[in-house]
Amino acid sequence: MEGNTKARFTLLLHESGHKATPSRLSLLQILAKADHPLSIPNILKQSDGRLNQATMYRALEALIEVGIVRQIDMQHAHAHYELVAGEKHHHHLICKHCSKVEDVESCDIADIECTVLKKSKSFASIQNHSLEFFGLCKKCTI
Amino acid sequence: MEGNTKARFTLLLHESGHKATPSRLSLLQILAKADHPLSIPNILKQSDGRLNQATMYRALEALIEVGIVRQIDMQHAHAHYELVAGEKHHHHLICKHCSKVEDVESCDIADIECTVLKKSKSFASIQNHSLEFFGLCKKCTI
DNA sequence: TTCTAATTGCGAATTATTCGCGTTTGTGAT
DNA sequence: ATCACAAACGCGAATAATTCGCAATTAGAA
Repeated sequence: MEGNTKARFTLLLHESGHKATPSRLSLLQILAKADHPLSIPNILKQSDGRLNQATMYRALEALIEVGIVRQIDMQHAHAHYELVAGEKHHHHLICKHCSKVEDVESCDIADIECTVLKKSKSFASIQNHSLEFFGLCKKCTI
Repeated sequence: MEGNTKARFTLLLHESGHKATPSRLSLLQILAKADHPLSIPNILKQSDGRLNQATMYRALEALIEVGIVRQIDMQHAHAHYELVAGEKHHHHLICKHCSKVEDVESCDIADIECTVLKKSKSFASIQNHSLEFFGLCKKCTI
């Protein structure tokens, strides 16, 4: 958290070699405000048409590339995105019925990642991983 | 493997309360033959037009529902699917550059899953999880 | 063999994602 | 300040992925 200010995001963008454009700053602020991963249509809706579709796809691609944002698979027909910068590394519990999302901060995959790489015969490096748990939240359980 | 015969798939389908139709059997055989998760366009292509698009989406939905197939997110613009039945539980190492896939059989998430559920305040059950590692294979590393 | 609910195939509608291209703009260098 | 230029944008349209309605078919139980 610690101040998701425009200035902080501007710095992040510059550090990663990207321009701090209004579109990107708005995108980052929308992601920062959300408490769960957002889809692109959802992001566009939240911007009241101020953000352009093509620009969003391109902005997200760039931000993912440098690790400011990451893509989350909720097993829907489209991807979701969330802010990485400034957030504690975490995974998700996702309700199959209502799509409720709860963050999971406990498990530490870092050393597993290391083991996995050592055992692999054809991979040279691992940059990141995805781990989500799918189940039913209490409200959706009969 | 132990014989991915039509008979075995028929039994699987019946046990889960579904009809063993030609479309579903073909789909399962295509998935069984593949050594990595397939996308729907890819599945359709492999069938030489014998499989219908809408039918595939519906078949996969049904098979996922009962756990015969699962959806894998390779962080592309579309989902991938792989056979669960008869395969050892595993995860994937996916090359960001060439999409090469290597199976990861080591890590055991089962107990982590249990811990995660206990710590959760709003979830009642976990049915499954996804875990993939993204990196670069040796060929794509300079 | 007959019946029926489940499944299919088609065609079209939606929705998601990508692309080309001319214009604008953030930013480092002047 | 302001200049120059690559980076980024916006538009509109193409492509790709997914879903839908409905009439026809069919697997499997009776």
